[in-house]
Amino acid sequence: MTVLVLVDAPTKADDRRQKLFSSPEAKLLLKALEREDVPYKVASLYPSPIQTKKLGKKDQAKFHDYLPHIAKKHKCQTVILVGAMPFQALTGKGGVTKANARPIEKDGLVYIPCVSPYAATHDPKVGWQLKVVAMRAREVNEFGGIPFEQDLNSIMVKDKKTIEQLLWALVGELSFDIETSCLYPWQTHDDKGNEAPAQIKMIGFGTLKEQFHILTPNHPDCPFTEKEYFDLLEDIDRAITRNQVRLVTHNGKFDFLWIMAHYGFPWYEHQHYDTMLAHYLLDENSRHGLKELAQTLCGAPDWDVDKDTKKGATPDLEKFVRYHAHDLYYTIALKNKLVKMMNAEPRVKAVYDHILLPCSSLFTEAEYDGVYIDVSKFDEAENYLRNELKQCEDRLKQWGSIEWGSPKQLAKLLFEDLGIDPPVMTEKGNPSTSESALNQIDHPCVGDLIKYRGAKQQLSFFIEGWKPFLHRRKINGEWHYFLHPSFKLHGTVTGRLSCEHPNLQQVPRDKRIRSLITAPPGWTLIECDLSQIELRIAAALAEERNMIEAFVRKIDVHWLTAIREIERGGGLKELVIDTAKTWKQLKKIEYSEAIEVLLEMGPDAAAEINAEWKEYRKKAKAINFGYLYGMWWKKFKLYARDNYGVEVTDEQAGASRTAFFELYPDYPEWHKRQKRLARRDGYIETLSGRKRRLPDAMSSFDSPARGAAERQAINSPVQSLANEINLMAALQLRNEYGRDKVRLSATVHDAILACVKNEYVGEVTLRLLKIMERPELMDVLDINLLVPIEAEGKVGPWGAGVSLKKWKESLRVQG
DNA sequence: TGATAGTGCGCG
DNA sequence: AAAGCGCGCACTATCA
Repeated sequence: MTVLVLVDAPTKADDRRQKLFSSPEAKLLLKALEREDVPYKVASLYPSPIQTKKLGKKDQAKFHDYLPHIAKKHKCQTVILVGAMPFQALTGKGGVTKANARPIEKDGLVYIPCVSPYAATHDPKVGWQLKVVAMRAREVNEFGGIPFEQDLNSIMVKDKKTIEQLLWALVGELSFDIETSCLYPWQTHDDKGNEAPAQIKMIGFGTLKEQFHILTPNHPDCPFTEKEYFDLLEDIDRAITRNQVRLVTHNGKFDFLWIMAHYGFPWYEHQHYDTMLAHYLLDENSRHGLKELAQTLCGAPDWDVDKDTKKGATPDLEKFVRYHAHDLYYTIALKNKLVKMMNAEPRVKAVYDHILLPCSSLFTEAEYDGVYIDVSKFDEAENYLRNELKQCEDRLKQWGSIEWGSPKQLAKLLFEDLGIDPPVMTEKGNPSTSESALNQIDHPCVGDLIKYRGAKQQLSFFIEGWKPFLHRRKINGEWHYFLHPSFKLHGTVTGRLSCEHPNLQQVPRDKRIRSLITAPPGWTLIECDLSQIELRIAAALAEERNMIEAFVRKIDVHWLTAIREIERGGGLKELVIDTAKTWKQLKKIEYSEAIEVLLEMGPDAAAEINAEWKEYRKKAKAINFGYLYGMWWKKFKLYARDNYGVEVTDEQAGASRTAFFELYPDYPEWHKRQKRLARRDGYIETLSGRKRRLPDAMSSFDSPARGAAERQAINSPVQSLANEINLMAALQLRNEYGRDKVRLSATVHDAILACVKNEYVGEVTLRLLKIMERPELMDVLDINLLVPIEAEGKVGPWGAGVSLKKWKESLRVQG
């Protein structure tokens, strides 16, 4: 049957119909269809050019009704909607790029949205998108509708017989999947402020042979009363527990979290396999969606449907169930495939078995518990920031009345109206108004500007930004507030976790904001972090003798770098000698001797004598990380200028880099080794066995892309392992203490935040520090480091906690 | 008008 | 030819 290619309504100014037939780009879709052997006809959405590029509401409605008529006239059942306008006519919405090649069924016709081929002039990706459209058109045309899996055996659980059938089937290995009204289990309103409660619409279990669907009372077609439904859930829960059912999921943390939040069943304890996490370890560079993976790895059809159907919000129940059945079926099919793939990589499998899969359950629990927000301080902080913002605005008024948050308006005011020379340009050549640029401007407004921005950003990030996620819960008759950030275990290419809604890992160190996060009544928040873990790991991997020695001798390496850097230039004579003299209570001391004294006393003692030392250590920290991971001296120059207002000459900057590698002479060899391995294999391995695939490193010629891959080959094994040690410790903490004593709140790359029942704070903190210094899983994964690992603990609200010792003292004082 | 890309900044 | 790595979020500019 012929497929109809329906082109944009042409405009008077820009006759796309003309272009579709004339320009080579516009012919791309037609060529793709020819290559797929799809017979087609071309038609225009509207016979004569219209006045505007945008469709008004009236036009939209007209075209919408017109669509089936065109199809009928041309005797076509499949219609390719080319460009934004026909898509908008059908759906009433924009977003054709996202909908590209995803068929939509309506009035017995199948519409295939397609991006405008004309876009190929400036976007090479479009060529591929058009090809996918052509392939989809062929499939739809051959199938006579949207293709779906033929092998499915959907069973709707609705009566005594089907309930029996389901309960009998709950043995062995089953896929598990739910459909929900939204993504956040504690949502009450949507982003437009309309009431939109979080609801589970359907839950399901499946195998390759049969797929069971249970509509919840939130769905209009649910065959059960509330009571019947919850009785059924109890029966299912008993069967899962009694039969030790092994649940297979795709991103099961999502489903299990909802089940926990809405029903309270800890089904996450039965998680047996997760296809998303498995695929993440097998290919961290690509995407991990179930549909995409099933299509590429199992040859599945594209069974995606529109959002409303997915949410169970359309009357087309059959479509909803079929969608769910595909999810259940292909979760198992995909698992079978991934198991085979992973068996070929036993070390990767060990990371999956021992870290990633257990973390899925661990973080389901952590997200369920959430982090506790001190709401009284929340209001206090909000008032403070609003006041601060107003004061800055009042003071800024004298320089002009503009939107101070707009970089464009600000740039105009500063560099045109006030005639200041722009010190920094953005990449596009506009005068920059970034903080480092402002710092270089000598004008009385900069202080207020920076303050204004800071307050405004904190307000919108942490006050306004958090509000939609605040979850209110009554405990002992009083309201308490929690955030439930979502941790993506597959969020980064290195194995770190990412965090969103909101992102807890970017909360500023500012006490006012950070200490909003604490523990609920009866519990205390603790934070334990791995001190200087990345440097320790880098030193161990590179077998860097000087850095290892520093760690063994418990010298702060940032401090070591700082002092050696100062010594090299023979600078800061007065400060060095003064500080050493005060510390040793001497009348006189030589410079070289004073340097050794400083090394010995450490940064904290030095800072007590002169606060300037803090800055020098901070600077050295940036140097350590920068040079370690391949920073070039030019960047160091910029860094010194922007952060310390120090103009360093090229020679000085170059010398600083040379000095770093003289201080730590074993790093260059390690850099070379990592590059060599990445180039030879196309990937590098972390000590745990995790792989970081870097195809760009295999390039035979030197290019920026290869350079980037090589630097990742140096950084990844370090960053990966640091995070893995942290996760291993978090897992062990969970294994050693029950939920009645300890609850994980969050991890922040090299730190663990947990709530501890008050009576156990001392014991648990000490134990956690011990665990972090040597998690048992390191032995299981056969990881040995040449450097000692050290951990540090703080007790109390986040960012405002005190050492365990001080905390115990304060308890004694209080009695 | 609304989705996408770029910038800037918070964190490790 | 260009040279720290890894994120998420708010805001603006840009394009169709």
